[in-house]
Amino acid sequence: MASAKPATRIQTRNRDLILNAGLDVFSAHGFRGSTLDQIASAAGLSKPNLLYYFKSKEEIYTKLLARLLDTWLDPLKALDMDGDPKTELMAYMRRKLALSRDYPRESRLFAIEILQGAPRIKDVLEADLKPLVDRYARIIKEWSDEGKIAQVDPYHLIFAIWSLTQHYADFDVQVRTILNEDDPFPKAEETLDLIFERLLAPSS
Amino acid sequence: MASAKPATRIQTRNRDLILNAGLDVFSAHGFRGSTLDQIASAAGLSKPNLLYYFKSKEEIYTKLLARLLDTWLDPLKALDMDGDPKTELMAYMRRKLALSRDYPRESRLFAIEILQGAPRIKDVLEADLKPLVDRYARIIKEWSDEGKIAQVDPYHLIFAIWSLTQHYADFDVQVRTILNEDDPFPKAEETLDLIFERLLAPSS
DNA sequence: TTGACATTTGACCAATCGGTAAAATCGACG
DNA sequence: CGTCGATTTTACCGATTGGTCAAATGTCAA
Repeated sequence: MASAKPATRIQTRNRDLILNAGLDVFSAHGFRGSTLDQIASAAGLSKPNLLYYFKSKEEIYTKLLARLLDTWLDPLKALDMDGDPKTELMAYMRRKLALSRDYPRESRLFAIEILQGAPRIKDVLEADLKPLVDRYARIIKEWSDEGKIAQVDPYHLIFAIWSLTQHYADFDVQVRTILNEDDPFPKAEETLDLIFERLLAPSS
Repeated sequence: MASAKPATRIQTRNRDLILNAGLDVFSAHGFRGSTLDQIASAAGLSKPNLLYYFKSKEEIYTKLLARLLDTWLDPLKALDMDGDPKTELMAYMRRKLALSRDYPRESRLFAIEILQGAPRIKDVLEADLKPLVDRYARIIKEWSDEGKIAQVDPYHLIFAIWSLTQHYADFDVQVRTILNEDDPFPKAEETLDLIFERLLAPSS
């Protein structure tokens, strides 16, 4: 429908600047807590100039959420149902932890959206996330039934991976206040390794 | 300094109404995302009437955070350093999970505040939470060194308990979207029991 | 250079927000 | 009943916000 206009170098550069600034601001203050002026200033542009590239504050936010969901679900899709169960799940956990370390803003933005009832992505969760999780939960259940890993509810196992890994991005301030370390992730990975090593081992 | 005025029945009733409404609204939309009109309407009072009992929006929010922190740290303080290590830690985990089930709004309010950089309670975390965690981390480390539980970093063990339990309150929408159950907590407790049973067992 | 189009800016607006002031109403007690 | 303080409401204010518009400026190809 929409005529595919070529997209200038300036266009792609500024759109990128805006989205990056928006990620900074939205992930720190939530949707309503952020202002267009903040985003504009963070992007080094004027407010009306922002609205030349995105027609509303909501459009920036929605665009960010959409981009984020892809990044977020990739590690799960990379789970190989033909690989060694424990190895695969440990690798998934480590990929999620790496995501928390490398994309903390995305993690926090997602967390804020969910915390506030996911008003803008509830249907996406229903339509995309749920079927995806269902599929992999079934695989994990098979592994569990076949005795290749411990008998654990596959859904709550996934929740455990999510919560333990995302905690280090979402509660970063708290973690760093309590620990006095620059980088809590090495010790975190060590601990999560231990947790899932022990959890996943099939009962004798 | 302040003369201790008796506090009317009406006063205590309305203050309670306001704080309860404030908890509803703030935990759903964060500080900046909430308006005095929303809170007033949720409390069944007029906006100027709200400000008759609390002199600002911030005062309501701060009061809620202060109340919440007490509730939140109680389970940790109830940890008995003379009890059986694994039993005590399992009991602490279950108390935290119960808190998530029974006080989800408090959990979410705390999560939102931390997510946004804890601008209003960073010093409280530093002054109150950190020493408290330090004390109990030392106890856990002793248990660990004496071989009474597994060798696991005490701080990250505590983080694991926090993240796994609070996840069910903070990400409630996501959990309920993926599961189709009314009450995810029974299965959650079962899974968390398994996780910590296996994690805490001393290595042979 | 010039013309056409893309980009940027400054001035502005209506709505919403937190908060105030003063008048009106309520309620307990002598 | 009447009164005095506690409570509630009505009307309002200044600041901030998301967004608009027209004019100004930049860019690039012919």
